[in-house]
Amino acid sequence: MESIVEPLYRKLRQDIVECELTPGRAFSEAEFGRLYTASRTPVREACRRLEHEGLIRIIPFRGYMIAPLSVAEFHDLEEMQLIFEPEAAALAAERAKDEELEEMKKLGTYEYRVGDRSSYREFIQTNYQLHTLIAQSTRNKRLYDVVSNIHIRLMRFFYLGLPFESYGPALVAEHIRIVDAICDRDAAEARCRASEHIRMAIERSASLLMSAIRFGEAVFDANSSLDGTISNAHSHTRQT
Amino acid sequence: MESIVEPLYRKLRQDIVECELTPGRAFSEAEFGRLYTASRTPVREACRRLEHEGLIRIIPFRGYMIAPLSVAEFHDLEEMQLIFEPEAAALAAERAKDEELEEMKKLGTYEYRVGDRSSYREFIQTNYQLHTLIAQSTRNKRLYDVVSNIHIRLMRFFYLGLPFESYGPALVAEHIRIVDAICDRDAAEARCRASEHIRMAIERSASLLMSAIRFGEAVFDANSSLDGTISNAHSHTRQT
DNA sequence: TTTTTGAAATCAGTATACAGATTGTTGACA
DNA sequence: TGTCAACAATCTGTATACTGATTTCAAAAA
Repeated sequence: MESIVEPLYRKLRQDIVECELTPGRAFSEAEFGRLYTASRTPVREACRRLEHEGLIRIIPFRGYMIAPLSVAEFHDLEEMQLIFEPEAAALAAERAKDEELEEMKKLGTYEYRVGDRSSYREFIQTNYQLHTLIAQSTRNKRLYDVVSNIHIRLMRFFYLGLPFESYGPALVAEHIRIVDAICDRDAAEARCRASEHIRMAIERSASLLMSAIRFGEAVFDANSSLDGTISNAHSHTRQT
Repeated sequence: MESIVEPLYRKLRQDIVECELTPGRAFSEAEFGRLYTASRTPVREACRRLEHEGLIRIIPFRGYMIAPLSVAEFHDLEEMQLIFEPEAAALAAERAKDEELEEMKKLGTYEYRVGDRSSYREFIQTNYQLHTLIAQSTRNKRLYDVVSNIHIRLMRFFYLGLPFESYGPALVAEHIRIVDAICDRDAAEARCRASEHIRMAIERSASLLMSAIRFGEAVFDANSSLDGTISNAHSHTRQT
């Protein structure tokens, strides 16, 4: 049933991904309990899940915070994409079901109106669906999980208004090339096109990144490094 | 502090990975509370984490079970390895710190005495440490997380006595070649050697898999497929 | 004025009580 | 004898009370 945790989790995740909840914002279990009308236990459970996915940070005995966005994380995620997505495309070319191919074609041709904010947001969703559908078509659940998580984290940057504003047509063209290769069952071509796509995306975002990343209290923090030590939470956004 | 959850989580994970807890075994929160002397809340939290890592399955309103081992999962995990381990090795060749290189050399040369059970178990741990150390050397935390999780899942198969018994020398030789390439800062060579290593491992395990996988109630289940539906839990191991 | 100390407040960690859901079993009826 | 329904048992989902850890702030002392 999961009548409380599951919807709460989804709502929280959505709010974080869409930057409705400011990256870096500090909060307590009780506070979210009030905000989302739930008791502490479900809030706690949902937050634990979100921490595991990298959307929330838990500071023991201190509280929680919406995971800040950092250049380091963005870089890591793009590097992950470069590793996984080309292989996913190649495997999808071999294993996708016909219905999945149909769905890909539909998603791949979605165009957004440059400058239209709501159309842009819809495009972010479509982009997510396309990439996860490709991952799903590999029939490898672990691969799907990884790709899905990477994209969910990436979407936060996109919702900040980050990278592919005004690159619409180029993006769509790249998507179509990937989908075409998959539909042709041409694994090598699919791998190549996907790799190209990610590389272009990285290049496009590189220049935009530095200027767009400063938002709210989100900082270029070194905290997402491997040792994962969390420094003093001085710079939390305080809410009245 | 996490004075209860953290140790409990570690102990549980260890027991599952080492197959101390039989794959497919059903249990309740209260039961584990008795077994590990903890109250339901920490047990619950630890189990949620383990579910996220794929070591436990939760059946809503019914209970928990130690995730069964399946050929499908094993295949997925090996496929994942084939995708990212070569890239991890290549990145490590470029980014590893000198201390990490030293540590790799140490881990890579660990030999186990064929036939000696405890030596074999130690080798499993060393193998895990080597592969995660390489991942850590990439400076990409997400990549590290994925590699670590994949190996933790794989280790359950190894602890069942699965694959590389009697392949000791070949394995060590492959490890050394990878480590050498990384120490030489030769990314292309490292990628190539790692790819070769995984491919060989897959080949070796293929023949052994079919006979060794039946253990306890662990079945060739299709439940780990993408839709993730859990069929009737008829075949649970019942404890008196 | 600065530093130290201690008390109060805050918040997560944990235990436990209660409610809702699901399953299994028993008994009656056809 | 077979089937269906009601009840009992079990277990998770949730709320809440309690505990202990950490921080903050103010007051007192140097």
